[in-house]
Amino acid sequence: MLKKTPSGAPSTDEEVLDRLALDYPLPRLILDYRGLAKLKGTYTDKLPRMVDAKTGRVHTRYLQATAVTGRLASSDPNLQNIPVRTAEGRRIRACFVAPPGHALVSADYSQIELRIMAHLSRDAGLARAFAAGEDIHRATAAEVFGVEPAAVTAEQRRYAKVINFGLIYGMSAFGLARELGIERAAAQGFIDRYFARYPGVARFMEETRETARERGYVETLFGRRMWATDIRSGNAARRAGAERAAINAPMQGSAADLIKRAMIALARWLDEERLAAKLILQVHDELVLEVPERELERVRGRLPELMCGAAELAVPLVADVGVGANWDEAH
DNA sequence: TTTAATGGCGCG
DNA sequence: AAAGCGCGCCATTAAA
Repeated sequence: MLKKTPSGAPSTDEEVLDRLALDYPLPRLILDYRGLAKLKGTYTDKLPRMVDAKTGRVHTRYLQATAVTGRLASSDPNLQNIPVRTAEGRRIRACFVAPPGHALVSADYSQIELRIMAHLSRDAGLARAFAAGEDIHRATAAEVFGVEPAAVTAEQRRYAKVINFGLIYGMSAFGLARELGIERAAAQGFIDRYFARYPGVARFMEETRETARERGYVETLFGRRMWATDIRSGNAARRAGAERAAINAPMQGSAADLIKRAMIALARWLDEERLAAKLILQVHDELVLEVPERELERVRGRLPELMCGAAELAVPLVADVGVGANWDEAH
């Protein structure tokens, strides 16, 4: 048995079956089946049944007071988890199409949570890398491995990417080791080197833990509070979980604030300019609009500017924009 | 038929 | 003792 579920039963999740697939043929078949069954059961079978008879469209609900970090949540159906990571999944995404005479325009923030971390921590090295427009995972790899950015290998960049994401989530050396398939001591070494190179980030992490412990809450960029329940729990595991949530909350929560400001700015602009383009989806760091052909160039130009102008941070904001006949093409 | 718990997995 | 944040929804199982 490689892993247990919270209730103590043997786990058969993807991580476990992936490892078993190295020694046996069956686990891979189960994983393939599960992947296809997920797509069929959640999307292919369900979404066509949810088309509204009046409009001929699928309409999601956006829950504004559900996620503790201030994100929106989408339900009935959830349109914030439409597949994108596999070729089969993207065929489902491609089913979201613009009407005749229109196109879909999608814009998403680049590395928004890491940029917010750079802003909140005021770390000089991280801010410099973003200001220079560097590939942030490559830049991190160069720092951690002590080589020139141009000399970073694909594996070193992959390691740095896992480290960068792990930081946002409060990952430990244990988790990093498991994710990278390396010894825990080696993982701890990478973390130590990261914090030595980005001392502002180390300070920010520690200050966030202290703030959560002393005040019982942490705040976003715009002062919205998120309560850190369990932060003083006598149960060490609960306390550690609360600390990870408190580390993540300012970044995820500030990103949520930013895109909401962008949505408000967008609504005002569309109104002022008398444009027929419509905002139809928000997916945490992405906005999707349905745009008449004649408005395409204006929207494509202005949308990323509005998103990047949602706040003045210590680092530049970047939004990538795409256009297409369907959501997969636009993404 | 509905509700709840569980394990799992789609997304950012 | 656990080990990576935030969601919603699926199938399965058991019980109301």
